[in-house]
Formats: sequence, C-alpha cells, structure tokens
Amino acid sequence: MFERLPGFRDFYPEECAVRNHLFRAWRSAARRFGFSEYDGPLLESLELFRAKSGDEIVEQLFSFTDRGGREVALRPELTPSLARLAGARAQSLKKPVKWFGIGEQFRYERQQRGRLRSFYQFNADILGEPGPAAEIELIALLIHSFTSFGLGAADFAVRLSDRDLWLFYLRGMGLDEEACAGVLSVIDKMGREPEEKTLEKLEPYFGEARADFMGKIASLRDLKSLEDMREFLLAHTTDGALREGIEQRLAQWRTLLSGLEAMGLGEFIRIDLGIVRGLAYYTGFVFEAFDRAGELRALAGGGRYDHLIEKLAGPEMAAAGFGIGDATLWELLESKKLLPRYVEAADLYAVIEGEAAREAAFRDVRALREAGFRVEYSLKPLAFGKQFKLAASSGARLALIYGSEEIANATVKVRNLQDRSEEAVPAGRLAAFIREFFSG
RNA sequence: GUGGUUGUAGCUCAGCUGGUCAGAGCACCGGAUUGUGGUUCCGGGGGUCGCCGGUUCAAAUCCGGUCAGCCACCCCA
Repeated sequence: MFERLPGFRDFYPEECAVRNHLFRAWRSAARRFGFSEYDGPLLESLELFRAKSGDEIVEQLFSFTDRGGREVALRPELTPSLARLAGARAQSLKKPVKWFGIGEQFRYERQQRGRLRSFYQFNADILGEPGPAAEIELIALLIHSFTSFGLGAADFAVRLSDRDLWLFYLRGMGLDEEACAGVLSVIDKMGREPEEKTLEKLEPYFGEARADFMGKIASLRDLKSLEDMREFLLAHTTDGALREGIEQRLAQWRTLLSGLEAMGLGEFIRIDLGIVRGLAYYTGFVFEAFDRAGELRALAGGGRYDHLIEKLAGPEMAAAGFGIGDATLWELLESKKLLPRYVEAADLYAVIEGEAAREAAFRDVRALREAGFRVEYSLKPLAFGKQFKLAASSGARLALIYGSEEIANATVKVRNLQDRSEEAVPAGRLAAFIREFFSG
C-alpha cells in the first residue's frame, strides 16, 4: 500500500486537535499584542528564496519547473513572502507594521527528531521600527506564546545576543567585514564541536594567535552581565570610534533589558553572546528560546534583519522577528504533560426506537443542532440497550429518548447520563429545557 | 549527502541457539441484551513478521541489498 512520504506527518483527529490547540494559542497571543495575521502562497518563485539565502538553499527546497516553465519552490520559511508583501506596500503601510503568520513550510533535508520536511511555524515580525522597542515587543510575545501553554521559567528561557557587539569587538581585532562574518559562523558552532576543529577554522583569520583569540572569544561568550561585557569590550578595544559604538550599543541593551524587566520577564532572559545564529542576514540583536533541560533543539529563534526587505523588495525597512516551530514545542508540551486531553464529546445523544420515532427525533435533532448543540444518534437502528451504551460512550451529558410511549404522549424523555435522573418533557418545550440545562 | 542502530496486528510488545512461530494485551466489530449505561462474559475480523533476494529439507529467526524510523555528522532560513 501507499506510505507516507518521509518527513511528513499524518494528522489523525487526536493530532489535529493538538495542532489546532497550538494554532489557537498562537493566534490568541499575537492578537493580544496587536499583531495582524497575514499569509502568502505556499508556492513562490525559486528566485525569491535564492535571493534571500543564496544558491546553497536550492539543495534544500522542494522545487520544480511548472508547466509554464517557471522555476518554483514550496516555501521553506515565511519571511521571504513577508518581505515581498510588506515591501510591495511599504509606502502605504502604517508603521510600525506588526504582522504574524502561521503556515506550513517545507525543507528537503534528512529528517530527525524535531526536524521534519513539513512543519508549521508561528512567525511574528515588526517592520519599520529600528530601535529596541521592537525587540521588547517581540521577545515579550515570544515568552507569552510559551507561558500561555502553561510553561514557566523552569521550563524554558530566552538567550539574548547581539551581532553588532561582536562586530565592534572583531573590528577592533582588525578583521574586515568578510572575516567578521566568517568568525561569527565559527562562534555559532563553538559549543558544539571539538576545540581542535574550532582552532583549525580560526587559523585563516588569526594565524598563530588563534589559540589566544579562541580564549578571548570563549570568555566573551561566558559574560553574563552588561557591566562585565562593557568592561571586557572596552579593555580589548582601542579605536575611539569603535569604543563610542560599543557604548551606544550597550545603551540599547539597557533599554531592551529594562523594558523586559519592567514587564516582569527578567527571569526568562539569559545574556548569552554564544548565540549568533548562522544566518548572515541578521544585523543586531538575535535571540533563541530553548528548553531548560537542554534535551531538545531550539524552540524558537529570531532577531533583527534590517536590510532584508530592501534586498528582496526594494524599499528600506527596518525589521525584526521570530519564528516558533510546532515540532519541538509539541514535544516539550507533551513531556511536561501540558497537552490537554481532547475529548470529542457530544452534548446530546438521541436514543430512537424504530422507524416510527425517527421522524420526531430527526426534527428535534436538526432544531437542536441549529441551536448550537452537538447532537448525535445511532446511524443504524439498534436495540435500546445498545443505544444507551453508545450514548454513554459518546460523552453526552443528556440522552433524548424517543420510544413508542414518548411518541404517543408527544413528549421526549430526557435522561441525565451522569446522575441517571429522567424527566418527561413536552415536545414543544424541549429546546427551552435543553438550553436551560446547559446554561445552568 | 555520510556513518551507526532499529523494523512482528491500528497501538504496546512476546516469540531462547532456524523445526505448530504467527501470538498476548489494548483498540475495533458482533453476541449475551427488542425500554435504560462505560463493568462482565462469549465470539469475530485484522499481520505474505517493512520489502526484495540468498543460504537451508526448513527462515520472523542466518546473510546481502533496499525502503522507512531513530541517533550523530552536514545543514539549520
């Protein structure tokens, strides 16, 4: 028989319920922060993604040539579409633009736990706000997105870092722009690979002095407070303009941290300059959410990308944003027992005796459904005893009994399936009776 | 893309060194039960043991390949 494609998931009702739960919480969080929902097409021009990420990305896309000869690809992320949409209306959009999107994305790569070929992401972005006020909102939303599921500071934290600060430092070391980018990508991997390998990669930039630099980089990565960062950076930077830049940058840090502190979110934040994110297009603050137990891959990632919209769509527009994937969050919530048990329960179950009673029953079934109740009944005629079993297992609170006696008396017997009490209700009063029961 | 590891019913698994080894529990369906319940009892459907090939008198079991899952690497938008 046919099998599921590797890296894709089936969503049976139980899984669909979980997915809906995630989406519902994300939407609710984003709305509270004043974000508006957008979406773009699943399929975009291959060139859009190539323009954003370079040629290497093509290897990791589901792409093909369509019947019109266009090179197209399933979106591997939402940001390029966002840039296209926002860029096209950049002049007329009221700033700041606060948008969020929830969408399925596709990446052609070998799957692993928490990493699939198709997944969903919640993305939130603020466009047109160059200062740390945007990061405050975004990080607050990111944290709220997790706490609204019941996760707390014991479960996850947000690591905060800054590529600008690194650039000031590396420039002070005499590196040019290209070398800085190279060293940043080495720093990104530092914690995850053996020292020898790191040293090897630093060789082209620092030559004989590479071990010394690796030590310095390691100490910078370990700094946990603004004061320590300032002291270290100023001690290792002599150029006046760079020193001035560092001071200004630290002022932005203070704004960001005091804003988050004032919102009561300080306990979720960790300063960690080891986070630089592999991507070259990030330009300032970058951050990552991770589980405190350190067992899963990153829960979310984001940062500032001030030049991307200009690159993809023309207009200059400051931008920052983050994305939360569904797979890792799902695992975390499951392990913390924070996924609610979804019960597909009926409100009412009609127990119907024979064809004669069906007519009266169906009339009520339809009316009650119109009134908003979830009403079920056995599709095939079954013995009363059997129907009561089904009524019980349906989770319904009330059974509506349509037997020959009730039909003859123009009543419906309403049985409370929890306390087993029964009441004969005149057919004309049924809707009112039911409404009253469920409102009380 | 590379390497390691796993693969028996929808799910969780049992099946020792090749010889009633195709099984259990749960789930599902039916009956006991034609006016009252999720319990209980009885019964039933469902698997070419991932797939293909090889060794053997005989393969779920051994060997090779392949596919898929998991882990690590690569990459991580």
